Amino acid sequence: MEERLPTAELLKLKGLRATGQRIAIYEAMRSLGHASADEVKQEVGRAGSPTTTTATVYNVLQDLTRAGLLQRRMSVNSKMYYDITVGNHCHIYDKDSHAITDFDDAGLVDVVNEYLRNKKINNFELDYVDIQLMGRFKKKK
Amino acid sequence: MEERLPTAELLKLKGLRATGQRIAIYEAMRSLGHASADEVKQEVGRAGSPTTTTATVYNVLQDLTRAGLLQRRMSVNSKMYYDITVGNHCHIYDKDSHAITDFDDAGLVDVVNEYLRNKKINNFELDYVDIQLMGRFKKKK
DNA sequence: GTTGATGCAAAGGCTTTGCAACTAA
DNA sequence: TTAGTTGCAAAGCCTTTGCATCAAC
Repeated sequence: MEERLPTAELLKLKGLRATGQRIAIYEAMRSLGHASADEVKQEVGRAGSPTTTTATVYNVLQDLTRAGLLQRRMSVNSKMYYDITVGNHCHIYDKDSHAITDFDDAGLVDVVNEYLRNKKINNFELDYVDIQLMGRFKKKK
Repeated sequence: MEERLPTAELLKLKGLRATGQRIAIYEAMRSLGHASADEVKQEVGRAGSPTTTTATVYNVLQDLTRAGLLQRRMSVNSKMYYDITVGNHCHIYDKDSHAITDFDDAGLVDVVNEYLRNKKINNFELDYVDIQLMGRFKKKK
């Protein structure tokens, strides 16, 4: 198991001031895994954290992304989603509910990276591969 | 090589009325490969096709997508992109320019599908896998 | 005390909608 | 003819911006 740095420390380590809002938002993201700005705002509200306006949510999400603590992704429903960064993992997108679920399968990521290792793409510097499984969850009847 | 159905026929085959705008937009997409609504509108304009308003571009793009002639995707820059559907292919996203390029490598898609074939995801009906290579093109100096 | 962050409200960009006018079949 | 499309303008949603106030270091 790994020691978890207090959020405030983590932020300072990344060169960010440890404000109440940033801590609250980072912790909301930790518990949500991935979420839209709106979902983050709600979660922060539920947690009884310092008041946090919409603009701040967006600002902070952006700051955390720049610091490498979050990753930004777009959903097919025209909204931005943020992910807590926990190494490579894939996503499952449910076309019906638009929900995004993690698909933690290191194997898949490995297979893809292995495949790409030898493929040099004409002067393209590959950062990471984004893999999304599109489909729908079968309704249980 | 394959015979190409006239666009008007293709549309009717899909149950869509063959209007000038739809034909123009589909053909713009054929020449662009993938593009945002705005890019489509410009291309249609350049081609000297019937006047086509923004709303129509969006409507038609949506119709064509529902008919299976296009696929919709989101870009990290908060814009929707449409792809001509030409079977499975992947995309390369350039973080600097936000440009999306096709990455036609059947092998990669195969590798992924092969890997997933035996992985049953708890009552998830997989439609297709969206693979995007994120990174940047090296500036030539 | 400084420098940077937050709140608020307003602006902005992209997409959708409503309805009347039009047109493919 | 008539059901389906388009044009136009307005509304909508999500995100960003500007500036005064406030807080972290």
